Amino acid sequence: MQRTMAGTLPALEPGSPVTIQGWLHRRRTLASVTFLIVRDRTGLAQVVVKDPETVRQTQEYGEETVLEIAATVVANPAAPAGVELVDPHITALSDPADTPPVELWRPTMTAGLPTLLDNAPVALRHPRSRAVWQLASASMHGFRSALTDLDFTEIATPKLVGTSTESGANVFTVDYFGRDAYLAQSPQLYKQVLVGVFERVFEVGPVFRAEPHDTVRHIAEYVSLDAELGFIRDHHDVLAVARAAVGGMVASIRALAPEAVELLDVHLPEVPETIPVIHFEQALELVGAPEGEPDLAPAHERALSAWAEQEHGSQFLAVEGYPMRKRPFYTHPQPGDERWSNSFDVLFRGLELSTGGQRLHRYADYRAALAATGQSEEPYDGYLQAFRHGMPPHGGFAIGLERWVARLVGLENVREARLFPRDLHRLTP
RNA sequence: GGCCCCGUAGCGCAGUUGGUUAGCGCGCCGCCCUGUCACGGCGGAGGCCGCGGGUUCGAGUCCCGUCGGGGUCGCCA
Repeated sequence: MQRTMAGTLPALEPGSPVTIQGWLHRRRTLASVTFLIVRDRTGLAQVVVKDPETVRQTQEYGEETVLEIAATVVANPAAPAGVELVDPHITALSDPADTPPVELWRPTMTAGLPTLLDNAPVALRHPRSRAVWQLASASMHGFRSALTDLDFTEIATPKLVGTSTESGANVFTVDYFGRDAYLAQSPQLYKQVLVGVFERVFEVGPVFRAEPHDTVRHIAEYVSLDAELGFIRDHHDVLAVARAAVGGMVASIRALAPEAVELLDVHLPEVPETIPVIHFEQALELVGAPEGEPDLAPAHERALSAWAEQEHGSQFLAVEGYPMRKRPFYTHPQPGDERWSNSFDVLFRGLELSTGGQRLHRYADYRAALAATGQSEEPYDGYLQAFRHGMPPHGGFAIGLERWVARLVGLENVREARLFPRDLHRLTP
């Protein structure tokens, strides 16, 4: 048996015998005909049932029952895709399915987000939900291929770590053979160390944040698209790579997920050759924030994005030079004015998409930086070893995958851009 | 974590100043309908009104607590 995919039916010669397999998406029973809409990974197919015995058989199958249908393709202008399947022979591949908790067959589901998340194993089957993650999948692929093309090496760093990396932010503690270990908040320290090995590295992997930030932008576990490279002049070299990565992500979405783009009515951004850059100090001025502000508020980020769109015709804007006191200890200062840093945030459609910058690379600078922030060197032993033995000027960036997808699709809540989000209150399913 | 709003049927919601049998739409079940495509028509089942206290003759409705949800701010990707 050769399985035919629903999405390929319109291209087939009328009269062709086919066998499709998929889920019963919707059943419409009329007086003399029953329509079965069958869903597989490529789309929907309409099956026309007229034989009374077969109609009776279909009464047994609730929506989401998995079926195999051998039938004949016919062209019919009245059919949704211009083609439909007739004279079906139907076999159930699953038991008759229970009624789904949400109405999957609707063009858009009417259930609220908590309901969708509570019922994720089934709710994710909806073509729109599925499409959102297909954008994420294509994005990860694009990130990997863009950086691989630039001669980066993909790495896999520990997610169970012995010391809580950067900042004192809350971390998840786990029992590790009787002692405390932590879930990695970032591959930051490892990816730097590995610049000493491979020069150019990237990682696609989960990071964990126990910060009790209960907002539409925060989840406790997300995919971080990380990159780090050596032999840079300053953070602008890093930004150029970030630009290439985002460009690759958009290109992969175009190539791999055009159906998802169309279904979700996604307007893919033009990634400019060079992302416009504004200094933090000017950014504050532009949005009318007080001079001493340590950071940009979400409202400021939205205003800056709008400004970049208008001024530079770009949906991307890099803000460079964030105050040193707000940045982690490994941040490289701005030469000539140490109040500011050689770091940047990339804003995309009003939201912080990526953070990056140049790092310190001299051992003496690290000792001074740790001392200045009152931290002991001991937990950073392995990390500091790399710097004692020679590290090039380097820097890197990270992109939050789910935030990227959420901005692309226009989702209000990042949770919608993750398959099984984890947050303050949600650990299942 | 602070502040604001909300928990009523599988899903989305209504429920006046507290008043006795808690409604609507969709879904589900049954019957009907000569091709639907968010099909249509008629009928039916389905509720500890989030949970625990309190006020009251009487609470879905008012008060307190608690759990959960949404928004927003701090913070962050």
